[in-house]
Amino acid sequence: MMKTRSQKSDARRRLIETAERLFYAEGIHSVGIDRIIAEAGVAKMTLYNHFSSKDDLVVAVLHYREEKFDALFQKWMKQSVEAGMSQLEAFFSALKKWFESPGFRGCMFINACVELADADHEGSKFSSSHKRRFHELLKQIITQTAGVKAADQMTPAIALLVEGAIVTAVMQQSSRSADVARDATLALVSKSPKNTT
Amino acid sequence: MMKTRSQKSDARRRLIETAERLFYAEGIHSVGIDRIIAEAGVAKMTLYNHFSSKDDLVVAVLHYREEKFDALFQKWMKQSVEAGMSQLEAFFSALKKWFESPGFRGCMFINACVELADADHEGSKFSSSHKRRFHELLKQIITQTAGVKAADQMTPAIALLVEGAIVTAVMQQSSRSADVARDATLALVSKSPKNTT
DNA sequence: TGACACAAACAGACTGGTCTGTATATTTCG
DNA sequence: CGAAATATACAGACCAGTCTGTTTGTGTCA
Repeated sequence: MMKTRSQKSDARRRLIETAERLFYAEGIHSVGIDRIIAEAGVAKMTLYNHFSSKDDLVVAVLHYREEKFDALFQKWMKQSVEAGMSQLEAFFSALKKWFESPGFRGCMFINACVELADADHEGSKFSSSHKRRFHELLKQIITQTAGVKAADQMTPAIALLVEGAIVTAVMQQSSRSADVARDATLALVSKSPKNTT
Repeated sequence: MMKTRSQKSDARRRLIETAERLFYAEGIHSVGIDRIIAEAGVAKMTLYNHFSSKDDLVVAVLHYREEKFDALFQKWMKQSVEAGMSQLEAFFSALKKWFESPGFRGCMFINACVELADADHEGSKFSSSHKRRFHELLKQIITQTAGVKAADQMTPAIALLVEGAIVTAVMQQSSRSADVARDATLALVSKSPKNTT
């Protein structure tokens, strides 16, 4: 069964998971390498065998975060769809669940861009591309509710509502912004010239 | 007429202005005390005579930033109003001017909340209250275009559009989000049951 | 006007700690 | 053996904050 030392590096996985947890909760700059290796139970040289620098670890963490977040969000949406919601309603239901999840501290990719401060940093570039992918998912969901044409037209505005809801949830420590965004989105969609499938 | 050593501390003003510039451009954690005093041309003890700690300076910088930003935003809006725009159009015109201003790196108060990570930090609490004040200003502007009732009803959603536009301008390095937010706002307002004064 | 005292800012050394990253030598296990 | 992880020490830079002592400008009072 080969599992002794690890299949595909257990230490690397623990480093990324630990760093993701700490970076998200406390910020990238506030969390030092020593803290990460201590909580991951890994030697410092092991970290530097897997990652060339802290920046490199940051980028790996962001990749991992995207996978993890996408899976979680899809799971939440699926639950709401199975409870009878439309795709679009389910999206905002998942958003609200996210805002209310313990330790919620906003979008890690927005936070990374803010903290890294440098738009040329690999972490910033990946975060920027993540947002494009996230908005693409949103567009597909809107398409299912309002049709291709309306989705093309309305997705950018709805994306702003979603991003605004995330930031506002952090600033006001409240999940109400998810409801506000949902209601505004439904108002925009219902007003669309073509809201049939 | 008495200006020799300064009226009301020149050093303090220079410290706050320098710190504001550096914190906004590079982030709070990335900028050290030594850097600030060097660029402000001030002795370290002078800083600690005026501020009890770096955190204390951060809070003072945020207060200063609010005053400065409000004045600048009002100036931009006034220019657009004088060019014939409605208050609401002028708001989004000012937003776009802000996004396109050199060195734009998003909202300092959002950035502070993200960087400080601690919701109980004085800087986070002030940033949160700043957002409430900013949205109150927005509500007054909407009132002038759409009436009190519609403003009460729509301001939260429009505030999300605005916050989303700020974040998106940073992430995508583009000011287009200001136009998207303006168009969506006008769509929402025109759909309002009562859009007379 | 000239002497003096005071407050503010100055310069810079220093403490104790943290940071990222490296080097070395040892252990564990397939 | 050889690969991977370990523990530990270290380098060199930076961090916030303290302390000492000096300079400088200014208002007061004789």
